[in-house]
Amino acid sequence: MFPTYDQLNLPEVDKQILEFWEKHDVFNRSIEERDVENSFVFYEGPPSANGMPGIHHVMARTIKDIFCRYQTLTGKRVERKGGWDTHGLPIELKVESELGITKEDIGTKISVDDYNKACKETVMRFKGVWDDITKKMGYWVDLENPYVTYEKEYMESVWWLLKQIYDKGLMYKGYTIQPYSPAAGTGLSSHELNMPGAYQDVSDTTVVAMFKTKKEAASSWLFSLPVMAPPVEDEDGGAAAGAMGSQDSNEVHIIAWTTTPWTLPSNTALTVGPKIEYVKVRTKNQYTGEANDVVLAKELVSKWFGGHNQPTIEAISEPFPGEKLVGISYEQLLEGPSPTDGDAFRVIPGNFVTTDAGTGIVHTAPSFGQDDMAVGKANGIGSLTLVDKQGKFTDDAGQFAGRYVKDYKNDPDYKDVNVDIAIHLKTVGLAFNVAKYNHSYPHCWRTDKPVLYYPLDSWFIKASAVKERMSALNDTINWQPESTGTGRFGKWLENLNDWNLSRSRYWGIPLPIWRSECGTEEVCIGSIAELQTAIDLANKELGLDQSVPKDLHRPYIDEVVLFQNGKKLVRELDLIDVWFDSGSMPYAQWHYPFENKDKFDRVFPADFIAEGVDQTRGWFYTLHAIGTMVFDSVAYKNVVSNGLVLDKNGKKMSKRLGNAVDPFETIDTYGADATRWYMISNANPWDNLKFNEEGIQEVRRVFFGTLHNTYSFLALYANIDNYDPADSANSLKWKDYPEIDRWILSRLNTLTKEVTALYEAYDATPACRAIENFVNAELSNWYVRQCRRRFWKGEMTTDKRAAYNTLYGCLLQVARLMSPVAPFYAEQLYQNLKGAAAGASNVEGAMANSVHLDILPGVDESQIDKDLETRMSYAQRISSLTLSLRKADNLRVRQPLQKILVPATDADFQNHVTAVADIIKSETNIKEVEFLTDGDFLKKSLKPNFRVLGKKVGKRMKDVAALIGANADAVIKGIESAGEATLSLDGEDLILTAEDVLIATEDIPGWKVASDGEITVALDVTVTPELAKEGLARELVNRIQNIRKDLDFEVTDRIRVRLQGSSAVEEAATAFKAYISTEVLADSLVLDGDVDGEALELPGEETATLAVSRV
RNA sequence: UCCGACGUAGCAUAACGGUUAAUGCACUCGCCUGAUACGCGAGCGAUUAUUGGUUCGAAUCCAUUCGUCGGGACCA
Repeated sequence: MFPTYDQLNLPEVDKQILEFWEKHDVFNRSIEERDVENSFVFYEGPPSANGMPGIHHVMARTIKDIFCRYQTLTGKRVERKGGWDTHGLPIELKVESELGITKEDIGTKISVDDYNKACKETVMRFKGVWDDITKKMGYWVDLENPYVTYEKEYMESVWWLLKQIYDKGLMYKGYTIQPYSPAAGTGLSSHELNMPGAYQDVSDTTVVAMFKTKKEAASSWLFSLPVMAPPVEDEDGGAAAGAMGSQDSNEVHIIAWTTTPWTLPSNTALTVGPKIEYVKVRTKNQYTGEANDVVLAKELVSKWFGGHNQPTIEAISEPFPGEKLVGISYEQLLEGPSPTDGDAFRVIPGNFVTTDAGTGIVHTAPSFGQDDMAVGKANGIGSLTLVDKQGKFTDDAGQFAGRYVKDYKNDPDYKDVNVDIAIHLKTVGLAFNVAKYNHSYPHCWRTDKPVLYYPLDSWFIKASAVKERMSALNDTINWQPESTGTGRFGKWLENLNDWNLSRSRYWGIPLPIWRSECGTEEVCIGSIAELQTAIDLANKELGLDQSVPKDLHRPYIDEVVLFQNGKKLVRELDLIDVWFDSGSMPYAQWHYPFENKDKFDRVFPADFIAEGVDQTRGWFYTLHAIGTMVFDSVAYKNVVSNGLVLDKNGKKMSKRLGNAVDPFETIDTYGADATRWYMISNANPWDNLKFNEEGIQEVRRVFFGTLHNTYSFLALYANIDNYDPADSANSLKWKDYPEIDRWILSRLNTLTKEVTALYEAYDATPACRAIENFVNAELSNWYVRQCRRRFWKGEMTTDKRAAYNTLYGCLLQVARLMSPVAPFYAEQLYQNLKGAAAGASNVEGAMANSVHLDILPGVDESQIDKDLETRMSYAQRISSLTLSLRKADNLRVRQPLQKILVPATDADFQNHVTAVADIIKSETNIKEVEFLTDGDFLKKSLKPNFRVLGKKVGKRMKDVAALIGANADAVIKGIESAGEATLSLDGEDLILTAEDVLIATEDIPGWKVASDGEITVALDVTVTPELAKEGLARELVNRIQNIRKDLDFEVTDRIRVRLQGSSAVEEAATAFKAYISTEVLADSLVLDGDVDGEALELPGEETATLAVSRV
């Protein structure tokens, strides 16, 4: 028996199938039953379980699931180890907020040990919820044995990888400028800086400081550079040059703007744009009134001079390029030390300089800016770091020593040192301008104090040294979409910077590097065994009693002291960037190389990975970088990066806006399959998805509803007929299948071919759409509709068996094809179909079948018949045209009509249509299809085929089109009689063949016609009395069927009918008694002058009263 | 500010540089139903975001501006 259902309930299907999968261990079997040697390798990017899963996770995981299930369906073994990302900043922050502590408290109010314990507990807090959504959405991944990045084995593999990189000379320790929060005592990641609210509008004291140039060989030209009075606009609006009044400068000051005056004591250079034009301006200092010659960018002169409360220009020089200033030395602005690590106090070039703000000259303090650092280094400039990590000036900072550069302590008596610096500069005549300035500046999101950029020691991976290799390997990766690989990822690789690996934090994998205090001795540990050996040596040399800590996290590992070449080594306190953790998963998930060495060859690299596009510079990169550096290999061969899931208005989902979609609610309401199908079929995964519940409803109704009804149709009649797909009586020869069966089977095989190719290409969206189209338009709406009668008429004939076999086979294959995307419903459908076969009547046996254990049968090319597909499309189009003609004349379909006329311009077309004429006749309720072959009788139209002809004639296309239009009749005649026509264009012969033009019949004189492209149909609208009678008979059938339905009769019930009606009705009933009786399963149909039944109105003002009863 | 993606009817999506920009949903009218929460026919609805260019021909290629989103940089 085929199970039947009242209505489709997808959430209920989910429940039943989940239970089934669990009971029969289907997931494991789908892996274990496949050959190890035939593996498809998938890597699961580890989510962090410290937050709730969102609908976007359902999206990302659906993509992963689809291709893994598809590969399983083709017979591959697809192991899917789950994983958890457990380290990192978000976890630290969560712990800190829950414990009510800050980073500063770690080690004082709370021990590092306890802190890490809290992190470990927090990180898996939502594991249960994650496991739940994973299960409910039907994502198959091994949750029993996941890799966890905080586990010792995982950490050991990470150490090993790092050591490989270290041994290749790809690691170094360096100094970089990083965002740093003195108030919190920690460096900040860019992630923290980008948190909402991090950038705040503040009003800062800004200073334009004057740097006094030294008069020497390099600068003498500047002192003697002539200035002249500024142009004065004359009455005509033109400019008149002022009189020459130049005299050499006594002093020249280069002026530079800063919003952070506290960096001025640490100034070591001034940066100019080499191509930017600068001028020397003679003016008076507005604070001291002294004569003053200053240098700034020409474009910015008007910004600082001539306005309200601004100095006036007394004279100005011709512009000169910035590169002339390069090399000029100046006096240190504020007294203090000179740098020991390079030159200082001279003008250097930098391409980052703009004339958007300030003076076009950048005050450069390499310790406090990334650009400053870079440009300083490039020009041999040293640095001064006159601010300590608490955010106060060091003892070297002269009169400002000991003062906080910002109010980090919430000191009620805090006096802004920036203001004092400004006042001081005014006093000594080195301030050109002091003003308040509103701008947005990053703040530490937790302490709400301004961040400062500070030089911090870091460990780097020299990724830039292998960027060519990374690019080359990247070229072999199949990116979906391609543009992410070549563009976002590829371009980024080309301009790759070194990877800043270290993080000054507590909860993460410690850097396995130990160093002597002087930095001359250094060791990188690559395994626990190595650590053991090193510890043994240190114990011996230093007389200690250390052992390898049970937990490799801080603080235990920090206590380990090593020994090398007579020196004591202590661990570098930093942790490894958590991105390195996740990039290590191909190896660390198997504890490679300490275990699973054999297995590793089989599971590296991955055939397929998928994540959100935001992982491009995250996981996609770290996998690629480690794979390249350690194994000189890609880590993955195919990668799908999906876009964002937005709300239905295209806004980002966020808890704050309340527009976040709860994945549990969605799946509970609509079922996992409708949700998955919607997300994949609606838009390509890499385009952003505007998530709209109405879309899911549509999918549920239109696709799943139709499919379910198609199945129910089969089930209804198959159960009546006891159809058994496994019965040998049903095994038929190909010749037993009629045209329509062959057609749908041809389409089915074509579909299989298309869908398979699309899945192979990691392109699921068109695959879904193709399946949808097949189910809706072809299987349900055409095949089943055409074949209804075959299922319910009479007893089991060969034709009926063929219909059952065909529909059954289509549904079974659809179940397989859709199973990667809609694993639940596909499973139910498959089991219902398989379970109905004899021999599967034992329920356990039937249920043990699973579509996910099946192997997709290959395409049967012999069943693909393109010619047949063409024929059927003619049938559909002609039917559609005929129905449209009926509509125009208000001739309802139940009214039979005599014939349609179809002009046939060639024999091929006529043969094609003849083959499907029966289908057209039954679909449109007409009796004959007649062909018109008399060419002269038809009116034809001619259009050039632009695509073909355009290639041939190129730019003369327009003329050719006009020419063809003017000679339409001749061309048609020529092509129809001789196969070609010759036109003359500019004295040249132009030969047109049949493919160069499109000929269509447009009209049949004297008939009402409709046309669609090259097909034209005319309908004979004459209703003869005989036809009218038949029409009435069909009306009666329709009414009686409705009554049967209203009375809830079974479709097999026999009935008796008594009828009373107008004379036309009674005549029709008499004439078509046999027909009516067969149609409605009536044992008797009698005319009765006194019927007590339902009174009905029929078309043409006819009436009838009907009484129907069961036999 | 830089880099990238995207912008087609009320909504969601199509359209190897080629004829009148297609399909589904929604809406209106009609029809069909012995499977259907289906379907069929007709209608409604688009300056293909903008401006310019290349081309015989542009939704498609190039450039521009605007908008949405993402990634990065910077705020001296």
